[in-house]
Amino acid sequence: MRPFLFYNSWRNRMSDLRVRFAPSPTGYLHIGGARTALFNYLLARKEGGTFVLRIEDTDVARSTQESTDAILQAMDWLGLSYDEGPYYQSQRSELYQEKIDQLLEEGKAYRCYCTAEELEEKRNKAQAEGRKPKYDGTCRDRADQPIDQPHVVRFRSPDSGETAFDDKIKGRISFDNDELDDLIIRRTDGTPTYNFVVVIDDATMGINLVVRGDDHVNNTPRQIPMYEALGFPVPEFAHVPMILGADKSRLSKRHGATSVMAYRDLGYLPEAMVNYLVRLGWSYGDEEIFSMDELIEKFSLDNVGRSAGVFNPEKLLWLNAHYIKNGDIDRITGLVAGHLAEMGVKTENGPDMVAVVRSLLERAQTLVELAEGARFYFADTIEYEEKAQNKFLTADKKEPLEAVIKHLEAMAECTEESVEQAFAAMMEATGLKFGQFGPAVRVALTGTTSSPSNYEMIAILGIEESCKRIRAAIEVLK
RNA sequence: GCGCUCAUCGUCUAGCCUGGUCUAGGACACCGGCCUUUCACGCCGGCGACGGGGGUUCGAAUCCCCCUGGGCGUACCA
Repeated sequence: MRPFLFYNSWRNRMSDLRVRFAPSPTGYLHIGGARTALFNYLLARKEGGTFVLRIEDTDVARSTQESTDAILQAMDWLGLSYDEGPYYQSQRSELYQEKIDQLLEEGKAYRCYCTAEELEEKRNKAQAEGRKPKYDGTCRDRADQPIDQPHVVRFRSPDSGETAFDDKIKGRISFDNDELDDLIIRRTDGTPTYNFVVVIDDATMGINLVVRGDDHVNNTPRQIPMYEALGFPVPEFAHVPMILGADKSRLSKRHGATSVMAYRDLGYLPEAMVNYLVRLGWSYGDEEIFSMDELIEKFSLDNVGRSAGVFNPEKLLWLNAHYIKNGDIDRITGLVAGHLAEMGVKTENGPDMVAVVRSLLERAQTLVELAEGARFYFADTIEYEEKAQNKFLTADKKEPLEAVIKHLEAMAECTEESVEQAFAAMMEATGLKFGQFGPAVRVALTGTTSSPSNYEMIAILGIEESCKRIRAAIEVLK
């Protein structure tokens, strides 16, 4: 008993792990961001830590409230709840200003009066001459630092030695400090820049493990000296590899939908997206299917790969089909009803929606396909596909179809079994083979040649509606 | 260009740290078969990879070096 209790208390212990997801609200939540958010979320939940959400809106020109809302909505859809936030950097400028002043006073930062144009020119020249395009330090040791002249504030980076850190995914990474630039931390307009605020925020929010995209490894050695200059403890880092498109270039719109919410509209289930995203870069032996609870239990940075991965829509689709087939039928039905409504299909006088969806489940990969496949159940009149009609609704089907009607109307109840029996009785009485009328019934009922089984459809549609459709088909035989 | 980094089937990956059990395992996709009232589902089978070259070693996918290729960064963007 005792070990068990110990286990439980260990499982539920609160940990001091504090992680964060810090998107910039300049667009929707994309696939890559979602995976980063997911990894952070899983780590926090697994360890009983805290997941902080912070909106990085220091770029006033590009940040919008709509983007923030879209990101929040996407996280909610994926089931990624956070414990603190969202914090907005735009509301913390006082703090940043204070810290910049502190660095200025301590001589760890300085004012730089070079104009953007001058810098651009120097950069181009250096590059053209094969030198490093880094800031040349013109204002680094300037004696007078007039406050009333337009200027930026630069952080004085160490110019010798090396900066290294042990990445939790990639291992030890080190940089020579002479590669580091004196980063601008405050623009001419007085606003602080990303590399500075991210340090202030992560430090003051107590973040002790930074899990972020691979594209930030180069920022890390520039940020570490700032933590040190400010007297903050340096957090641990884990850089998650990028997600690439099929051509191995960075994933972008031309590779298809990159917005998480676009997949919802396309008929994907959030659990499929979560499952797909987590397996892109992380693995757990040969297992492929993971519920969120299993992920919280099993996820670990130890099993995250170091190399970039290609986004594979086909596998996502497969997972989606899996979750459609195995999901809660009432929930799936509700979701399909939503898509049907969006498509303008009136369902109130139609057959039982749950039965309809159940009949379609295993032949659909998305909710949208499910809704499209369900359409015929609710149609007032069936529109026949030309090829189907020409092939199966031929004049010789008149008697067989009439015989089907006769036997269906003789049924006492309308279940799959009774319909099957009615068909059997009809074949017995007429000597017809299924192939001589089955496909015609299918076309009469649906207008197409691919659908759930006739028995099932008739059971769902009911005797009256089924016979009505078959009669309508008899009218157009030729 | 420079810096950082990565490298197993077409794709996601297991294996690599602690060399032999790897004639390299799983999954998606693809191909074939079975099942079958169509379409699917499902089941069975197949195709398919250690980027190249040097080492180290009795033995290397596994360790070391070089090359090549990819990704990221190199902003008064984040």
